[in-house]
Amino acid sequence: MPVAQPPAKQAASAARPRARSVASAPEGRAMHKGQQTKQAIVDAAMGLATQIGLEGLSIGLIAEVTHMSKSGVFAHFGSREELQISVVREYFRHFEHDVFYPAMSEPRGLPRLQALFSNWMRQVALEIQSGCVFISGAVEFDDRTGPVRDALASSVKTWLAAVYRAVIQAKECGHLSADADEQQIAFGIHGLILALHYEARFLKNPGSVDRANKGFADILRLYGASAAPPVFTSKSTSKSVSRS
Amino acid sequence: MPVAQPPAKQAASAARPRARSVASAPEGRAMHKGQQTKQAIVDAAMGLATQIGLEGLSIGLIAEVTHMSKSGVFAHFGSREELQISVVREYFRHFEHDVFYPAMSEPRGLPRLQALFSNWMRQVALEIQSGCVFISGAVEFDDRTGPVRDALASSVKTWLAAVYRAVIQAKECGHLSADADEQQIAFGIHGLILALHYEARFLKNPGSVDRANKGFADILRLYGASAAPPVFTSKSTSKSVSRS
DNA sequence: TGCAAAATAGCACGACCGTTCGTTTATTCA
DNA sequence: TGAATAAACGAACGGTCGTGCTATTTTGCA
Repeated sequence: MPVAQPPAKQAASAARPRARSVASAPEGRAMHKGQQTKQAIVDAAMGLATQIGLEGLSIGLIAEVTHMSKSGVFAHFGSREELQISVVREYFRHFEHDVFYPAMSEPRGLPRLQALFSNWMRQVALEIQSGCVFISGAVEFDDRTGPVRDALASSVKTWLAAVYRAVIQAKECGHLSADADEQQIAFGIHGLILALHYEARFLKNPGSVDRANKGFADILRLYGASAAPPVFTSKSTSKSVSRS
Repeated sequence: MPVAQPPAKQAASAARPRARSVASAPEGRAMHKGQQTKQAIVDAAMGLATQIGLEGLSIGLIAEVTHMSKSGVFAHFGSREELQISVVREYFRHFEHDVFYPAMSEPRGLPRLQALFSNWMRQVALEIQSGCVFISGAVEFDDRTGPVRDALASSVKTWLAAVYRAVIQAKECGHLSADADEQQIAFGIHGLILALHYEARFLKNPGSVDRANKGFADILRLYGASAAPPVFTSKSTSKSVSRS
């Protein structure tokens, strides 16, 4: 009977003592109850997945968190795999929103690349407490086949391709030296993020964030056009410049 | 009734049709039957763990692989956790044997550091098909507590400390520039390995090995003493020089 | 307001999990 | 060789898992 409540999603709904009959939520227009609940389930599942991994997700656990029955949760997806895929897609949407799009408002070239890295790092740094689905998922599904792995790999590849594109553009803009290997640079950046995640989250080494930043600066030092001094901003502050 | 047979360990034992009474194994002197079997179980479990992770290990699966009963396997460890810990320790021993010790016969400084990286990379490259327990384990246990996590973190830290020490020695030998940050270099190397594992094993990107190599060369280019040209050997070939 | 449709609950299933226990077989050593 | 011990088995337990089913409740619309 209850409207399943997402852990922290729609601001005021957390303490609501189980609204009867009319949900009286004016923002849910044209979104039927089922879709609301499904979204709430996916949100809750994503929160769990960042902590315990996609494989750690169980219908019973999600049902507990959302205050629903197992079968009620299950009915929205039809299978556990479909639920996992939904979580992957949702995670990707969040990732796009928090990491990719903000950087796109920076001008092509080094500023945009720096913003991508900076946002990515900020995301992973936040996830030191919670975990990153793209990283844990890669380990969980690296020698498996099936639709979940496909969804995960597709998301990751889309994101890495965006980074790669930003490197190419930076080179085209003359912000990186003409003989720089774009794939090499993207590989190096990826490694810095992974090392940050590993050393900060698993080993709890302090200073990992600084080292990741320093590593990025080193890459620019190696491959940057000598004319452009690598000014690094640890937060993407100004969105002044027009996107292209 | 059977002697549990490891998957590929003692060369000729694979096809043996269940030796009766006397095992007639002349090399097992002073190693009682139970210890032999336990070792065989750990070997099999380690092989499984590299593929499906420490959390993927189940007593039933191991029993199947070793042609034993669940309770027979269980009795050797007393708990699943103890079995996982045994696997971690065994993996560490193998890692030491294949990666660490061979590099120790190289002279201090850059040669040894290069050998460490080269052996490490070779190990991970081999594990592209099978997986690395230090990497998958880090993801599986990164927000958990308990003895398995402790054993894993301890092993990893021991290994990373060895790399760190090699960097320091390279600096002391004058093979790295005096103002090089040792922790930064170790962090960068770790990132290269992680990116290799991620991109080669999960994404199946070709060329990852070359990029990891190039990344290491870049680190030496940045932090190496300018006098020493970074000669990189993709295999640790010569063990000519005396260890120190 | 009433009624069809959608959403959720409840229950049961088969499978696998780690673990326990009593029994049986194999090994070791006097 | 025979007795003491170690090793392995087989069955079972309580638990959780994903997944079907059938009721029941809630929702949305005429």
